[in-house]
Amino acid sequence: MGDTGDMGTLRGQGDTGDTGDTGDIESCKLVRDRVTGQSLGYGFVNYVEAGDADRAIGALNGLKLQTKTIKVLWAHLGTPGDSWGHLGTPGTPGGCVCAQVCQYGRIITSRILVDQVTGVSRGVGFIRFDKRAEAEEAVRGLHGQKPLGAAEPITVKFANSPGPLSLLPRFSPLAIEAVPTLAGVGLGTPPGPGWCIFVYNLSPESDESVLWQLFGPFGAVTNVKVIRDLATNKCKGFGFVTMTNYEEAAVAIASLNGHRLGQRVLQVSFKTNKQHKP
DNA sequence: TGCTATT
Repeated sequence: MGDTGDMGTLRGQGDTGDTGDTGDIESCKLVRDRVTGQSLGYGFVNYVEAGDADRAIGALNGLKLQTKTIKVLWAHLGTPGDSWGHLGTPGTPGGCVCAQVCQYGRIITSRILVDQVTGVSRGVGFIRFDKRAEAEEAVRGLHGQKPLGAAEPITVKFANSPGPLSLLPRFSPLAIEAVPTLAGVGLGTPPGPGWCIFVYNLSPESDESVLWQLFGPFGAVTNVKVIRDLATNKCKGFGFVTMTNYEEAAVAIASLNGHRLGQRVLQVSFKTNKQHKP
């Protein structure tokens, strides 16, 4: 364990466990606007060991995340009115901003439903747009499309009329629903512990952190790897990401494929076995 | 148009 290594982005779900390699995290919390649910651009991470928190500050303060530079410091040292850097893109973390969905309008929140017991994605997600017209456009544009690797087209429609527990009366909720059998049939069980995703067109300077940043918001990421040239140690232009849940992987692929990163346009798909090609 | 030589 020599250098800093890579960090996943702060997860907004208050989940415990290892979201990075700077030490054991007891809890973390993303602070959101009470009304809109949108990230206010800062959050808190509780480490089990104070020394780990110290190391995290040293490793992460000033870190560039995509277009932002984050500030990391002891909570009690933060001054009110201090200008915080924004954590990631508006709407993340805690929900994914999907390039493919994004083009239809401003996304307020998004989430993927997960079985509480098994942790397996239920194949259903919700995206809330700022304007109803944007949601309508998204339904028109995305319904019936088949994400890469999916056996069946996805269903995209307005969410069912809210039940008694509805928290979202003000906006235009949009449901993206995968066919229930998606994970179980056709593609079968993952080839190994998770789904391996191939990412092409990374810049030579890319490192693992960019992959964590890109894929982390979509769900459980267990591994990322940037393939480098042994001689130059520069990225060869591609890498791999392993995600636990099929639907989250499929949404990540559908969203990030064609995503512009700097001057490049990413190509993202499930990994294929490159062996026998016609 | 590219799919993993570090566990």
